[in-house]
Amino acid sequence: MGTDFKTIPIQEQLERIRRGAVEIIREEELVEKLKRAQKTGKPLRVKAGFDPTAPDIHLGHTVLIRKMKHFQDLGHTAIFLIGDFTGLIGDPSGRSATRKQLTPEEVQQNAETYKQQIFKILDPEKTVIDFNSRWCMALGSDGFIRLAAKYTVARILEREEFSNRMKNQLPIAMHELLYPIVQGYDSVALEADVELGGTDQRFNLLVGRDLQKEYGQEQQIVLTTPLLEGLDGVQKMSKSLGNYIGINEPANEQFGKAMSISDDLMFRYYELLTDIPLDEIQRLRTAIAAGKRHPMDAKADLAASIVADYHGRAAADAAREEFNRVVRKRQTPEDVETKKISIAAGPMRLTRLLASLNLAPSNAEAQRLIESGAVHMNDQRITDPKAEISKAGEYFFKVGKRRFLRLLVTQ
RNA sequence: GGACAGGUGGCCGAGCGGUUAAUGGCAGCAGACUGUAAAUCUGCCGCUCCUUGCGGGCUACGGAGGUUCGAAUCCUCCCCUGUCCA
Repeated sequence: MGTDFKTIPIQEQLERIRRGAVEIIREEELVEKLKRAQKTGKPLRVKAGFDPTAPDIHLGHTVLIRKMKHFQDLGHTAIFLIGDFTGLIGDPSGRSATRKQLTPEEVQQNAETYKQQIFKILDPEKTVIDFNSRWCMALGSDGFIRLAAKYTVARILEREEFSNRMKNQLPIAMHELLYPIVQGYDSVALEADVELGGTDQRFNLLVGRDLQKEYGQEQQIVLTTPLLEGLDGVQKMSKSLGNYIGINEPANEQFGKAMSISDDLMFRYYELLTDIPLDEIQRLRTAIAAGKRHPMDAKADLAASIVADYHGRAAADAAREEFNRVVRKRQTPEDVETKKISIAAGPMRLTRLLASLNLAPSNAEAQRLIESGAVHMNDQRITDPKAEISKAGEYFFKVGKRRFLRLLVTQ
């Protein structure tokens, strides 16, 4: 006897599904689908599409993947769709122009990377992975035109991204107009019951509903999830903005980055990146406001929870200790990389050395770092930009707050 | 095909013959402080060389030429984007 959709009351399923969702279109239909599933024992087909070019999953993506997981935990079928065909177009958001086409090998490789990452959240046994090239390639150019005939230009141009670009006199390439239709067709091909996507995908997801109707299918439920704000707390988390925490990053890195978010953002992360009940989060918020709970501790709990999701509890605890040691107490980290270098050719400028050791991106930057007092050698602050290493021995470098290196210098 | 408006550093956006490596904002880095890599304040923020000097060289304002002692700024051609017309 499972604890799945066949036995869990509809109301409870709905509550779990609702958490963190921005919008459910339409909820009444979802209830109907859930009821039917319960009656027939047939799980709902829940689909979400992913870009094949960016297999580096970060916490922003996990908001959606966690939602898939919620469905999966209820016993429904999670379909992880890799948009290798739509990837040829590239979602027309932002300024991204044409994308480079991926070879089938690259797509396959990216898919493997995806699997390795999403299965940290999803159950591999219960997850269906599919590629939309499977049905899109089969469509053929004639089929493609027939598909395009099912939608009108006016409706496509309703999409905010397009109307904005029109207004701002920015280019819109023809193939970009096709993107929503192709993506929408995925829902037809998969006979999806539910499609998940970020709020930025709302339009595309709705096109899926429309097309399903065109093809005489029952329409899918559209559930949008919020776009998680990045570490800066303002812009959405994205790799290109560099304000992200990747799920493949080392535990210490994830912990530190999580600690760098603002106090306000912490609650948002609590809501979207943990399964802690909402009322409990509310209590936490109250306690902090009242000064009964220290914000830093609450943030550290959050950071630990995130790290534990991807590295396990023990690693999370270790990361917390490491953070306390390095950042709070300004002590040396547990493991410091060691490099060797020879000065047989004569004394070496510190600036040049820092740059060549990747402690600074360039000689000029190394000099700036020294001048701003960011460089410590053997616990001594170096302020002379002309400083040189002329003696063999072991040196310990600290650049800024978190770059450390042990250097063995030989003659 | 024609007319017009644009293309500036990671991004946005000034400058429209010379003190302009290029105002300002964002992002980034560092320092101080702290409760953390929060917040706040301050500084830095193309590369490179050395004799570290308000030093030298190189690269940079869509591309290629040209005018000029000197151009991101003027001219010519080309490429790209948009608007209107056909």
